[in-house]
Amino acid sequence: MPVQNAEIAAMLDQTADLLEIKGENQFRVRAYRRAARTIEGLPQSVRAMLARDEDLSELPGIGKDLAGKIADIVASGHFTLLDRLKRKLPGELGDMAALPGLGPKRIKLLYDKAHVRTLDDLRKAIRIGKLHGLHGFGPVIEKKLAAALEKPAAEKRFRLSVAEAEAEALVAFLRDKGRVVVAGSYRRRRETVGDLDLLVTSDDAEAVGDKLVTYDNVADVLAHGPTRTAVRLRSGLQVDIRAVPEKSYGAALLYFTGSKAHNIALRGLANARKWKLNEYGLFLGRRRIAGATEEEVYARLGLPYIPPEMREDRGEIVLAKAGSLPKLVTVEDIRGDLHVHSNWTDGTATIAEMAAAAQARGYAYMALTDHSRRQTMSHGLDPAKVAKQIREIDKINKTFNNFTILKGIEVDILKDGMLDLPDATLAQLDVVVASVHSFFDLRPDDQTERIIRAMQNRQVSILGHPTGRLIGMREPYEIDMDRVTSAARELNCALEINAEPDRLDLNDLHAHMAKSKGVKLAISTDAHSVNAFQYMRFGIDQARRGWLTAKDVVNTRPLSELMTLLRR
DNA sequence: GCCGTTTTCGGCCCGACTGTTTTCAGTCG
Repeated sequence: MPVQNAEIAAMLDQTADLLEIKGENQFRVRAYRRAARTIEGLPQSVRAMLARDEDLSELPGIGKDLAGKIADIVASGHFTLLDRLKRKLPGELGDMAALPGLGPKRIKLLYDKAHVRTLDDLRKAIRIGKLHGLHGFGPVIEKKLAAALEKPAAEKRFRLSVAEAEAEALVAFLRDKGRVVVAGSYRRRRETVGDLDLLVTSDDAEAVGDKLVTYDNVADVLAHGPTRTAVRLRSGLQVDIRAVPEKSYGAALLYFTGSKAHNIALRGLANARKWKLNEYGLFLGRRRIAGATEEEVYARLGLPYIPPEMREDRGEIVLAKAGSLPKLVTVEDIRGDLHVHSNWTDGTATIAEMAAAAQARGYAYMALTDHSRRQTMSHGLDPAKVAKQIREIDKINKTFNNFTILKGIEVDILKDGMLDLPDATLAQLDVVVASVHSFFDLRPDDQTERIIRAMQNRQVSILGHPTGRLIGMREPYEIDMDRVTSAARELNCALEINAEPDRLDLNDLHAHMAKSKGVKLAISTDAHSVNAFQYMRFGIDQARRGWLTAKDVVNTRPLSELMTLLRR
C-alpha cells in the first residue's frame, strides 16, 4: 500500500513530538510541524507529485532537507529519523502529549525521573504515588491525568451545520452582554469545527464569562479568568470566549478567526516593519497604530481585506500583496439549483412544490434530477417514467413566469462506468447528473477509470458528489482526483460541489484544484425537501474556501448562458 | 529545519490561564 499524505504528516508530527521531548531546538520542531500541515493540506498525493518530478522543496515550509526526507518516506515507507528517535525514546511518549497538562517538559521529566514509557506505566506510577514530589506535578495535575487515563476523550469535530445550531443559540443567550461574534474555524467556514471561539465587545468583560458559565448546556468549566472563559457543552463542543474593548475589536477578531498559520504569517509582516501584532492591536512600541477593524489592520500591513474563508496560509497573502485576490462567489450570485429530487423518487415534496420553493428563493431555474431505475429503494425512474415526468414538467412549466424547471436525472454510474439509462433517454433531458451510489471500494485505479468512463459519455453534464464521502460517517471512495479533474477539463464536464451538510463534496481543496485547472463547477443542494434548498450556503462556503469566483460556477449564469455552458 | 524588501546567518508569533511556585514555567490556543 503506497504511503498516503496523512501518514507522512503523522510521521512528521510524531517526529516533532519526540524531538520536542528530547529537548531539541524548538524551531526545528516547529519546522517539522509546519511541514506536516503543508503535506496534510495538499490536494494531491505526494506520491503523484514525485511521479511527475515535481520539486517538493517549492512547497511552503519544506526545504531541501525535508524534501529529501519525504521522498525517502514515499520510496521506503519508513522514516529513518523517526525510527531512530523511537529506539532512543521507546514507548508511547507521543500519545502522552495528548493528555491534559502534559507537554514535552513534563513528559521528559516523567521519562527521566519516574521511568514512565507508556500510558500503562503512567497509570501505575500514579497508583503507587510515584509522582509525589516530582517537580511540577501537584495534586491537581495528578488527578486530571488519572481521570484522562480512565476515559480517553476521543478528539471530536462537529459538522459545520451542527456547530452552527449551537453557535446561534449561544449568541442569542449572550447578546445582552455586548456585541457577540463567532470567530475561529467556524467563521472560516471549515467543513467541521473543533470548538467555538466567541468574541464579545463589552465594557464589563467579566460579566460575559460569568454569564456563559450559567448557560444551561454547560457541562464543564475548563477555565474562567477575567478576560477569557472556556467551557465544554453537553454535546462535547468546547466554547472559548474572550472579551475585548472596542478599540481592539478588529485585531481580536483577526486573531481569533485565524487560521493560526495565517496569523503567524501576518505577524511576520508586522515584525518586518518592527511592529508587533497581537489580539489587542498592531503596535509600534507601545503605540497602537491599528486594531479597531480587521480592514484597518490589513491596510496597515499593506494588504486588502482577506475574506475569512481564505485565511489558511495557502498563498492568499501573496495574492493579496499583488492585489489579485479573487472576488469570491456569494449566495446572491446563485441563479438556480441543478440537483433536486421530488416525491417521484425519494424526495418529500411534489415537483410543483419544489419549483415554487426554488422560485421563492429568487432562482430563475431548477433542474429536477430524480434517481434512475437502479435505485429501486427510492423508486428510481426507468425510461417510461422519465418520459412521463418530462410531460409533467412541460405542464408545470406553463404555470410559471420567469422560472424554468429543467428536465434532468441523477443517473447511477454502474460498476463498469456505464450509465443506468440508455443514451436515447438521456438525450431528451436538459441536465444529466451522473453519480456513484454503489461499489464504493473498488481498487483506486478501477474507481478512477469507472468515473472517467462515465464522464466520457457525452450526455453527462455534471459529475455528482464526486468522492461520495459522508463527513464523519463514510470515507471518500479512493480516486485519483488529479486524473478526474484533468479528465473533467478535457471532456468539458462540470464537477459538483454537493452542498448537503453531510457531504460537502467536492471539498475545498479539490474544488480549488478543479478551479485551477479551469474546470467548471456546479454548486447544488441535492435537495430532497423544500427546506433543503437553504443548504446552498454550505456549498458556497466550501466554494469560497476553494477560492471560487462566480465565473467558475455554472449556476451563477442566466438560463440561456447555462445551457450553452453545460455540455449536452 | 526554513528562509530572505534588514538578513545566506541569525532570526523564527504572542499572550492568558493554571498550578505550582514563592516569582514563574509550562501548557494551551
